[in-house]
Formats: sequence, structure tokens, C-alpha cells
Amino acid sequence: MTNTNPARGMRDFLPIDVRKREFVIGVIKEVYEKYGYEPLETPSIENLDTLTNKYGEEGNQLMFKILKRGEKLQQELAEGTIRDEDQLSDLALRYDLTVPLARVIANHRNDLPKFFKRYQIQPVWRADRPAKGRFREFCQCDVDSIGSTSPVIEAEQIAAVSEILNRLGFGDFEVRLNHRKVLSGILEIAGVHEDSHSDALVVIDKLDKIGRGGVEKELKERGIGPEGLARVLALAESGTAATMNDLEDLVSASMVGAEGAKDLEQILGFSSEDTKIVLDPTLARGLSYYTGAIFEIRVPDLAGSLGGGGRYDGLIGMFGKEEIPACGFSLGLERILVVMEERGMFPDDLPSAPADVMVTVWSEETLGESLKLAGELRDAGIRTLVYPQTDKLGKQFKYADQIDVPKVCILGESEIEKSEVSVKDMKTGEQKTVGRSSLVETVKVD
RNA sequence: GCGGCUAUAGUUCAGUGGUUAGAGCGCUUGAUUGUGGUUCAAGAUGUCGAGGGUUCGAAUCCCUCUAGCCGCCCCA
Repeated sequence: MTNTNPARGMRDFLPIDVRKREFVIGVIKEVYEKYGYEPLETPSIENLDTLTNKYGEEGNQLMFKILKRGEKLQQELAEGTIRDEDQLSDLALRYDLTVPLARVIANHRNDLPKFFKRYQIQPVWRADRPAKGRFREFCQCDVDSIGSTSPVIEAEQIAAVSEILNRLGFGDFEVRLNHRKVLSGILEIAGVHEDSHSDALVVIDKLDKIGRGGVEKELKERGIGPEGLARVLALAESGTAATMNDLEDLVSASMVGAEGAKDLEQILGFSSEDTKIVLDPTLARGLSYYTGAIFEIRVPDLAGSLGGGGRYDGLIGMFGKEEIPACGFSLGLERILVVMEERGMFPDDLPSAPADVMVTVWSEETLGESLKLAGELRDAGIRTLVYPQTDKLGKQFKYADQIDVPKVCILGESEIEKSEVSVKDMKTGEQKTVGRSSLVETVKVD
């Protein structure tokens, strides 16, 4: 027998799972729409060139690449033009929704408004090792604003995401906020050579996890000198939650650093006091395209984040046309679902039955009559299911019970004779017989 | 990429070297030829994850592989 499990890190969604996903997606869409973001969809597959070198080394490695096909591949193999692994593929599954968006913006600049706000809820793929809340196919819920460098954008996105999480019932999330320019400033002051900045950032990001000793070791491994080391470690000492003043002090000696701090101050100024925003000078984020503010959503239950994002003013320009500023935020649907599942946060009224009413079948001869009755109920907007074959009534009821249908219409010999229907409420066990004309009303009443 | 745990019926799991591998739940049938949930009776279900090894004898011990879960790294 063939293995019936889905491929590693992929999942099947049974009806109840889909209901839960759709409930969360519904809230997300509603809020995004309310803030004036427009829907966008892009293909699952992109040209490999579009995605390569946009995310940093890690991203290149975790991309699902698609083999060249047919004659093209055969020919190239025969000719020996393919020399390494990279040349075997020309397409890849998208790794996130931001880079495809940047491609769309560069491609459709003239068809889109000057300031373009879009949301996009679609799956992305990463060849990562599956873990709690991490899968190889997962759904990202992105919002991005294109065309403006104003910190209003960041504040608005933080507000929208916070509203979503509040509406879903998360009371304890916090938005962690930092700025790539603040990080650059810190590194500049620390005397870290610009070439080592990205390496150093990766290490700084780990401060809260591997501690001072670990950071010292890793910085050394990455060839960052002792004088830089001391300054970067001072950052570790400062802890992760900083005040605006701490932050300004930290970077005052650097021009870029000060710019970043000023940005953050404005973002905070534009944000509601109800939102818990924590300045975290050690937050770095792995994706290489960020240039300005960066943020992340944390909850205590998860080692990872519920979502993250930031400003990427240079990415669209990488597609060879205009430089266009942009900023975005991504919520991880499965992260949200994992926590909601653990905490039992789903509402009780998620549909659990495939229909509101089931019609029984008495015999082969009356099957048509049952179908006709179901048609009448459906015309009245009632979700209706017909037991698909003749069977003992007991079995039909047992099935109705199993699938959790609240009401059953019994259309038996005697009912048909008198042009009546018996309606049984499965919860109370109550049953009454009514004329066909008043059936819809009877079924609709709770 | 590193470390740990797990894999036995549809499912959750018990079974730590000895006859024919068990239980709860679920499933099938009947009590009940027009009525589910409760009850009672009967019944079916297994390549013990795969492959190799040790042994008179392996679900059980050893090795390899595969898959899943939990930490770490990284990420949504």
C-alpha cells in the first residue's frame, strides 16, 4: 500500500480545520478591508531569478525549486551546459508574499495608484524542518503599503494587526519594534566594519536566546574585533526592553542611528496607547531586504512570532526600475491557529454540521419525493442534505446524529399519503407532523 | 543543521525475551421491519512503521532507514 500521509511538512485540512481557518481569515480580511487595503493574488510559482538573493543566504537554501522540464532539461544535460545544482531549476515556489508584490509593483506601476495598499492571503513554501507552528506549506496574511516613506504607514499597520489580534481574543500580545538604522548606528559606533553588519545582526538577534557568552563566541567566529565586541555586548547588557531615551542615548553618536531613532519616535507618537509596543534594540529579523522600521508580534506561548514585518525601501528598485518605498507586515495564519487551538479561543458557533436539516428516504419509490422536498427547503435558503440511499430509519437517524444535523425531516409512507412531513429536533427529541406548506416555517424555527 | 522522545486494530493506548498480541472508544449485527444519543448481547478488525542482526524463541534486545512530535538554530 502507498503511504497515505501528505508530504513532509504539508497538511490536509478536514472540514472542521477549514472552518477554523476561514473564521480567522474572515476576521483578518474584514479588518484589512476596513483600513482600505485592496486584495491581490499572485502565482504560487515565480521565476527563480525573481526570488534568488532577495532573502539572504538562508532564504536561498530554503526555497523549493522546480526542475527544468522535458526536452530543455534533457538537451542541457546532454550538452553538459548544466554544471551545478542551481542550473537545474528555472522556477521556484514563492518563499513569501513580499518579493512577488515588489515584482508586481515594478511591473504594473502605471496601473496602480500612487499610494497602493494591498492585502494578500495565500500559501507560501519553505523547505524548513517542521516544528511546532512551523510547516513547509503555510499561509501568510500580508498587508503592505507602497509609495510612501511616512511613519504613518508603520503606525497604521501596527494598528490594523493589533485590531485583528484583539478581535480574535489575544489579550497578551506585544509588538516589538526596532529599526535597521538603529542597528546600523549601533554597529557603526561599535566600530564593526560595514561588511560584517549583516553577520553581526544575526548574532544580535540571538541575544535573548544564547546569552552573553554565546554572543561573544559567535561574534568572534564571525571575525568581529574585540573593540566592536565590547560595544555590541553593552547592548546585551541594556536588556531588550528600552525606553525611547535609552535608545536615543545608544545611537546619538551616529547619524544613521539617530535617524532611525527619530523614525521610531514618530511611529510611537502615531500609535494608540492601548497597543503594547516594546522597543527592542536587539530585534534584528533575518530577511535581508529590510531597511527601516522592523516589527514582530510575540505571545508568551510561542518561541517564534505570530507575525513580523518592516520597511523595505530598496526591494522594488532591485527589479531594475524606480526606487519605490514600501512597508509591510505579515501575520502567520498557522501560528495564530496553533495558539488559538491550545487556548480554546474559537467561538462555539462555528458551523459543525454540513447542513441544518436532513431528509430521510423511505423507499426507492419515494426517493424522488425526498429530493423534491429537499429542493423546497434549499429554495428557502435552508442547508439541506438528503440521505443518499434507502436504509433502515434507525441508520438514517444514527447518521444524522453523527454528522450533527440539528433537524431531520421524515418523509415516510403515511406522511406522503397525507402530504405531510414529520420534523424531529435532534437535540430535544421532539417531533411534530406538519403539512407541506408550513414545513419551511417549522424547520426555520429554532 | 544539532539534541531528545515516539511508532502495536479505524483511533487512543497497554503489553520489557516464552503458547493463539490485548483494553477503552469507534465500527458491524441484533434486541427495535417508522426513530439517533442511553442500555444489553454478539461480532469483525493487526505485515506490532520498514529492513537487517542477536537468540532455541523478538512487538519486546541491538543496528540502519523512514515518518511524526518536542527542544535548539532559524523563521510566519
